[in-house]
Amino acid sequence: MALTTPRLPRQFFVRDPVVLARDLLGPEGLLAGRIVETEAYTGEADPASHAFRGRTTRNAVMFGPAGHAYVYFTYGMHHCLNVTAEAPGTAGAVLLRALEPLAGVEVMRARGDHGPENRLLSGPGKIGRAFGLSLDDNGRDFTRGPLGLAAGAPVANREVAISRRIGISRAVELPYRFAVVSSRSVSR
DNA sequence: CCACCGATTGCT
DNA sequence: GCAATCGGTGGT
Repeated sequence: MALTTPRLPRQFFVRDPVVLARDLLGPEGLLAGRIVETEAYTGEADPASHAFRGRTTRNAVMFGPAGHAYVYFTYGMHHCLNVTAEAPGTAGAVLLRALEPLAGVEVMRARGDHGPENRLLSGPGKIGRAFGLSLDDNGRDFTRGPLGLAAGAPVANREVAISRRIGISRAVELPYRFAVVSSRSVSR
């Protein structure tokens, strides 16, 4: 699979379908998944965003150029992945919430999830575990491996459900969650 | 320095 | 419904 330049900026990957891939450059090989659920987070106008109170050590990548990985560590155990989506100086990112596995299923299972295949990547924390993400991945350029984005198969607008974001306590009314309705890999 | 807490998950 | 688990953040 060829890893290509992400289309920028400020896209929501469920609508402009994209595949996330990680090339481990070793015996483990390629891990990949089709993006089926995302959420948008912006900056000072979005109280639910990590960037709401301005630039800090943790969220600095959100203020950088588009097409980079913003990885954050939460609940003492989960690494979640965003794709930055704004020009430098403006905070904005797309949280990847669920993927359908496309490659590397056995490696993902070996990292501890023994559920059904279509549930291996059905949540932001599960993506982090299955892909082996860590804070070392924070700031990575998706156009310069090992993390990459590639064009996926088209999805009709009627197949995309728009709803409220999950797991937040502020700005809950904003319709910034995007999910492929027919996918069995969307989070719960 | 310290107390609080979270863009989650899985088990009861 | 709730515990696990810990680094970032903000207030003292």
